Amino acid sequence: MHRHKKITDSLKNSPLADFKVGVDNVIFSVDTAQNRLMVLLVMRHDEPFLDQWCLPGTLVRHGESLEDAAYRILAEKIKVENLYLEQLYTFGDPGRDPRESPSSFGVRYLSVSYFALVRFADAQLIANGVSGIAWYPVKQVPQLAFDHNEILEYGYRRLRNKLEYSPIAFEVLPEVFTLSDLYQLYATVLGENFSDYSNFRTRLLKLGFLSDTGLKASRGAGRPASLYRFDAEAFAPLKDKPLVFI
Amino acid sequence: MHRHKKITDSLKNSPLADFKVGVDNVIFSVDTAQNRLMVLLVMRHDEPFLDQWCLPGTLVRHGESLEDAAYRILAEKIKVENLYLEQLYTFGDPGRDPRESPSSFGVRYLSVSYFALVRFADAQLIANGVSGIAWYPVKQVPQLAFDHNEILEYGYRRLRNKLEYSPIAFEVLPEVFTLSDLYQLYATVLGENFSDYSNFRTRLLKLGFLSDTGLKASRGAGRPASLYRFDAEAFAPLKDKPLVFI
DNA sequence: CCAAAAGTGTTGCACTTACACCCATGA
DNA sequence: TCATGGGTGTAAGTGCAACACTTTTGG
Repeated sequence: MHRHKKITDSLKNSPLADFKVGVDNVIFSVDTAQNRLMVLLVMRHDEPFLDQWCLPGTLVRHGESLEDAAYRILAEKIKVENLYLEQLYTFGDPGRDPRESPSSFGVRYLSVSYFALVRFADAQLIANGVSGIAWYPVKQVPQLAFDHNEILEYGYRRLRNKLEYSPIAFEVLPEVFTLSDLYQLYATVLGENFSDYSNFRTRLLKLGFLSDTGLKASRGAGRPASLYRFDAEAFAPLKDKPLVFI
Repeated sequence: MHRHKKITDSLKNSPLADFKVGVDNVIFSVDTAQNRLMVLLVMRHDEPFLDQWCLPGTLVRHGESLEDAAYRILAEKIKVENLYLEQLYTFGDPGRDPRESPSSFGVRYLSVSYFALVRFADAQLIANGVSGIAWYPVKQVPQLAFDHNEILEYGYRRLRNKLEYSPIAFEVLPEVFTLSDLYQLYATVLGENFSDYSNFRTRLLKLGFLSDTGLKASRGAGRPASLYRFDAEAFAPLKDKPLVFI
């Protein structure tokens, strides 16, 4: 409290800040083939940070809600059917954008960040001409423009939490999936040692919202796996209850 | 935060929104005497919503960070030593503030909300002249201005989660406290049936970050209670680990 | 037949729950 | 000595980790 007192006094009669509000998306996807967690990056074509990678973002338009803006970015960059999206955090410290020239009454750049998880298989990147756009393995993300590395880190933390406590995995898996598919998804995001496969299995099945379709998936060698479907109705009563998948 | 050339060009008719950014605080406190969870409300003295209660808020000033603005509101309304504060959510849908006149190129009013928990005993309300300001029991909050009931509801949910998984209770308890004090705090926020007192006791003590000061608190009849202190060092290794107090 | 992938079972340990009971104080 | 609030103990049940084992497929 006390370190803020000084700031307060010096700002007593300072003018209100003028804002430009942008939305930046941390879009994750799981490359199930290679078991890697990916994040969508785009290349900048303007100053500042010309030719550096950054998170896909946009400025909010007149009459557009923040969430709509987030969906618009997504739709401009990828074509995807299944996704999960939620607001992440708002970054708005003065000086986070170099365009805020300190000399003038420069505008402030506020970033309301959103976090999304999309299905990798049917996410089509929209590469229109010059615009660089790519999935990057989260483990190998380069230096990003602005404070976007920080935003990404924040989103990564949120993703891991969400996965542990919410059924967002099912928004991004195919309609029917095997328990290994589900396990691989969790293992990829949370790290290899999050749980024994056998125990993960029994726990998930005991929860009772995975219904066996009776179908089998035969993929090369080995015993064919049962295909399950997420049963939203059976899950409903568990909503808000603390669920643990880990 | 950046503009993609193609999009910008193709949408000349959709102007960017112009923003005023405000910070609204959901400030909670626990009235330990009456076992009630309280929230701080202030009376509006301007249109719109003249003479209605609302959350304390302010517009962000030039050069001021969002968090600083949140601290400034707090400091203007109450004098308090111990508190916990974190960003809550950003509300920015068009139409959430009636001052956005639809006819003109009205500015948008964005609210970055913060959530705080302060120590009730030493929170001095600053009532300067006309300004209505009061603690309201969360269970009896009236109709608030703007979408502030929604923000409050959101903050209430966050408070309950935080309490279950983070040691924020200790930011708001006295330096030394009894286990009943702690239990009462939890019971007040989370509801009476969150845990048996005896089991709560043993769980908390087993976690190992409450150190017995050896002192006793004698409060009227009954056996005097041991006074404990939160041991931040002993807690450090548990940081990030999923803790359950409930 | 074997290797590979899916699926089942088992066992020990730790923790949770729901209580009953004991302890120290003021009146 | 009783009421009051603080504190301890315990037995049944539940959940989880670790690991061994069985089943079903392709080659």
